[in-house]
Amino acid sequence: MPGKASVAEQIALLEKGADRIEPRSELRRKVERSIASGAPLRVKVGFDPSAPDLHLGHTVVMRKMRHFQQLGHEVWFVIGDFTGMIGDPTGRSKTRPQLTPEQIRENAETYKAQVFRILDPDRTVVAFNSTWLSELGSAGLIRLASRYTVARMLERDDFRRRFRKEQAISIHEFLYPLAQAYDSVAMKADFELGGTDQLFNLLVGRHIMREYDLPPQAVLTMPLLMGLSGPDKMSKSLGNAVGVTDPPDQMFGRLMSISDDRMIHYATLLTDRAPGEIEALESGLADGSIHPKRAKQELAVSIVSDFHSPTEARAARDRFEAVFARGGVPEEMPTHRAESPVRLLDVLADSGLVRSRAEGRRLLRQGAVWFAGQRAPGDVTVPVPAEGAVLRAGKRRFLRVEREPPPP
RNA sequence: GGAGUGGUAGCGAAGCGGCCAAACGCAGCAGGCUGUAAACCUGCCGGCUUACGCCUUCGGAGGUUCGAAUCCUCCCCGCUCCA
Repeated sequence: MPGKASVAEQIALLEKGADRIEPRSELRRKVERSIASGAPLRVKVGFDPSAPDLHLGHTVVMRKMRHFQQLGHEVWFVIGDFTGMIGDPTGRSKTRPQLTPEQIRENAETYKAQVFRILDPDRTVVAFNSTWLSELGSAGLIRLASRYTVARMLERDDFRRRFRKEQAISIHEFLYPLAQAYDSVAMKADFELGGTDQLFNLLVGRHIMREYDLPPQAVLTMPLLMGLSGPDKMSKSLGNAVGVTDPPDQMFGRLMSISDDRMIHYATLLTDRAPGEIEALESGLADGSIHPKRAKQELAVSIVSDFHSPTEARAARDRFEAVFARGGVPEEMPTHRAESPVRLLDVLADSGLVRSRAEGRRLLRQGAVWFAGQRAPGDVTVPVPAEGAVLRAGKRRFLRVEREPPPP
């Protein structure tokens, strides 16, 4: 049952932050019809079960899903277990390993645990697309494939680029958008959401639904979230991501490392601040009336609060200030035992603080290692105080070294 | 099936018998400057070694050579054209 929000209110919330809505006119039409009939809109979002660790980039679309939920609509969280079994070789040379049903079930559970930090479980339908796609059979698949052309497939940007660059494109990759489109057919979706990079796939859904004599879904894309640094989107494999299950301290620290310029982007996509508030922040930063660090801390507290509690978020901020702004050390860090005169290189390597002894040497040579408050002049052997001491490598690697009692 | 062309470090991309652990760019790490910012400057960026140096890398397996990422043979894979 849709909420009591008016058409205008609904549209305002739904289009906030959206990159594209295609076609725009259908957003209004669908919302009006939903209010008139009392039937909630059925909103679909698909997720790939092969990488179960969600990061903030995924939450951008999830926040939009929640907006739909807040208005009383019905969100379908479609786990692509069937498409996942085919394996998606987007990377080029490496085909993704096929997932076993057990792995998929596990990943699905992991998903749910993470997803419901944002979504309302009572208004979310979790579905597996193997339910209808394995029913389809080869004949059905061929029928489905006959509804689309190679030329139109090659309109997709990454296909076209790879085709031009003479890189491999496997036939089954063409099946991907088609299978995803069939999801929309099977569940009679009114709306499909996704990141900007999904626009093509979502539009294939529209086309295929018409082919199956269904009213085509409208599509809504959200901008891709930029990573913590660099020009790329947030991605686990690029190491510029914040995981939704990251502990508060880590989440806070990583969020503070974004550049000032990127703050607006994050505030827009990762908070529910109204457009006016965002503009105020932007102009405040521009004319210097808002201190960028303070603004960034507020933003980080707000984001961390969504995944943990406001209390934990504020505690993370305070610890961050203590450690980095005031040069202290973290309250908690891994511990390593060592016999008293100890070679720093050995501690670095044995404790796993560095990946290899060569890296340890490099850090020592560059003056990046501190022991017991003293900068190490190089690869030296030092006594371990009876009460232990803190070893620091670089800015954020800390280790408590405790003295190992000498062997009897 | 035939004829070409290509497979180089996390990615992109040079090298095409010794000076190659392999240019350059990006990403990463560190130092400086700071607000743990960003930008910028500097250094590092396969492994082992205090160090001279040693060991393993250029799709895979063999071979030629004093010496191979570079030449030869076979195999695997991408791409192009022909069929």
